[in-house]
Amino acid sequence: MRVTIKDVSKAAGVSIKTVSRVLNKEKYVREETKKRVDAAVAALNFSPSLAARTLAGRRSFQIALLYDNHSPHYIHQVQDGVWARSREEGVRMLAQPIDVASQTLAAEVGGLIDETHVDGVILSSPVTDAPDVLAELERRGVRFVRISPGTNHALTSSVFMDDVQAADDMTSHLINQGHKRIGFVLGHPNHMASDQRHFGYRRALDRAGIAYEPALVRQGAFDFASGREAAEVLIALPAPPTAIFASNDDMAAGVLAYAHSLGLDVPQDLSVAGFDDTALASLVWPPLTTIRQPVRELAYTATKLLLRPETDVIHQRLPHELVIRSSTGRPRTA
Amino acid sequence: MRVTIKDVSKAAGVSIKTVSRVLNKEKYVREETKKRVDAAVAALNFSPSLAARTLAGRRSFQIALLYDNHSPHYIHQVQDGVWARSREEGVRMLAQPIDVASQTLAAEVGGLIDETHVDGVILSSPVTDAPDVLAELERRGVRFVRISPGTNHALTSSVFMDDVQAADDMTSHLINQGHKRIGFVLGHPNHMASDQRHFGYRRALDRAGIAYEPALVRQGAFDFASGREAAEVLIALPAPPTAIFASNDDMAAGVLAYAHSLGLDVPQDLSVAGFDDTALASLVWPPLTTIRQPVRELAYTATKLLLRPETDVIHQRLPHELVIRSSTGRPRTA
DNA sequence: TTCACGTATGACAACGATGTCTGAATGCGC
DNA sequence: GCGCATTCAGACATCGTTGTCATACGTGAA
Repeated sequence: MRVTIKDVSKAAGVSIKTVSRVLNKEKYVREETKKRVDAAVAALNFSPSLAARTLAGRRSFQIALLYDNHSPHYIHQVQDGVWARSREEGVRMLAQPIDVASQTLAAEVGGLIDETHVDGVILSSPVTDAPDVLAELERRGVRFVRISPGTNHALTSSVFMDDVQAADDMTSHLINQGHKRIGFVLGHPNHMASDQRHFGYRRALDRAGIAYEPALVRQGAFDFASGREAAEVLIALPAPPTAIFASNDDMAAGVLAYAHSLGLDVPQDLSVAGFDDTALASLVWPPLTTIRQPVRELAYTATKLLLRPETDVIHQRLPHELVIRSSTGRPRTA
Repeated sequence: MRVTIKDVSKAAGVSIKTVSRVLNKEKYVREETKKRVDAAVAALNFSPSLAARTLAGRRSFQIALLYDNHSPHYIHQVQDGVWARSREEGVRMLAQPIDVASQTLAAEVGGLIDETHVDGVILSSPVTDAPDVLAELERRGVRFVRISPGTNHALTSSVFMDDVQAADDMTSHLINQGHKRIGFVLGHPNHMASDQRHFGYRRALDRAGIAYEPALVRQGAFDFASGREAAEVLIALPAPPTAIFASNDDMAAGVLAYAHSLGLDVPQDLSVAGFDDTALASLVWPPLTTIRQPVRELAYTATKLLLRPETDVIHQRLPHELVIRSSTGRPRTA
């Protein structure tokens, strides 16, 4: 039936323990013995049973990726990054969607860990900030790394980008183009990044000596519809903005759609900026000026941190990128 | 340390085998005994080790989902559907991206199966049509179900939608609006659905008595850029089409972008139709008339078929939906 | 020559469940 | 009141690896 370590040991003429040593790259195996074992493994097409390794050993060769529904595009990049590093490390990734609003959150995560014996966990936003999950993982002493956490938590490693600086960069870009009245669409209130982007917007205005005007700032919810609604209100102002900076691309697409429906020319009549550089950003017309989050790299790096042998806590910042496309330009009046 | 079945058996005052019986819903356990066991499980917060169950039993409580990079949105829906059904069945999903062009495809899939002992596999397009994968799965006697396969394969179950009929529906919709010159952008040549959609387009024209004109049909590759390029050529024709039907939404977005860049009004100067109803379809301006593929339902149904006890082969068709939005309308000339 | 030590290998128990088999209790018909 | 089928529970082996411990060999120092 199944090819087992025993078959390999027989074929190579050594004990199963020696095969195990080769498999796990342990010391104290003669080079020549190792070669014989490797040859037998290849000849028999042997893949060790994860279940048996997990049961007998201290490692499960599996990590879990916990996420709640962001955009498919975001999740996809996160999965891609985690998966790429996992593969390099010879570890399997268990992608696990969970609902951060669930009552039984801790129990679910605990169950997952008990069932699978995972070696570690990657938390992607907003699971990064679910206190129940963090507490459960700590209680069990499971290693984990957080991607773009909203809350501070010095005890575990994390990777992130600088949302404040990125929003500052974008706002400064608009100011440099000659915009003085810049509308801003806030992100979803539950999301920490929303505050940070808002703060970056204010900081850039301050530095440029432009007064912060609450009327130019509208609440949004990270979705298309809320962007469109915010645009309606902003454009209807007695002194409307010449540019609107939305906290993510979906909302920027909403702004764009509303502008088009009024027959406004983008960017001449209105500049529009987004955030995230999702696929959408290059698929709308005109393509969006936006901030590229290094999502895949964040995920890759997080996984690298999780699986390295050292256990010190690292907080690593990865660089973002201001992507200038044609949805922003000099205002007509300037 | 870890709570095991032994702890549960002690707490409930029965043998471990009896606990196992309750866990696996076997017959021959008195109701009262079952209750005691359930109570102990709950009290101790016990989750059985998947590794141990896999090793000892005939099932692994895991299935694999194999996919190659389609759009993130598509993958997301597939994962979502498979995951939902898996959860209901108490089974874990292993999402596994693979490269259908890889030389070592069969070995990779074989390794996955050996390592994880999966109970079954879900194949999503285009992995559905990788001969190496199909052969390897069959050689090992692993059950699998295919989602939207391109090739016929009567030996295993599959779920799919009717691409021919859907393209026919869309084309007929345009014809009914008064369009007589309808451009068509083909999908990627490697993809079976491309042919089927093309065929549906022709069938609808035939039925309406409109001659098929090769000049109105351009090759595409399912991406934004190819849609845009196709639009350039089609619109430059001496007698340009009044509507363009692209084989997927990404390409339709490309058509839309090019039309905008010429200052054309959509749908007055040009109607644009897509296929798939991805998130994109409602995020561009104007929102796209398109075909909604029941992707999530296909995935859910495939998983249901995979995990049911019967082993007969079923080929199940799920209904699509023509989603009419504002990117299509009566032609100006009509 | 002996001893200690680093290297290389193997025997055996253990991980935490399920499968198989055996045996006891229960209910039923006669 | 007895035998027999039915219903339940437990003992024990087993799955395929790794962890622990024992052992054998070769080498250099005392």
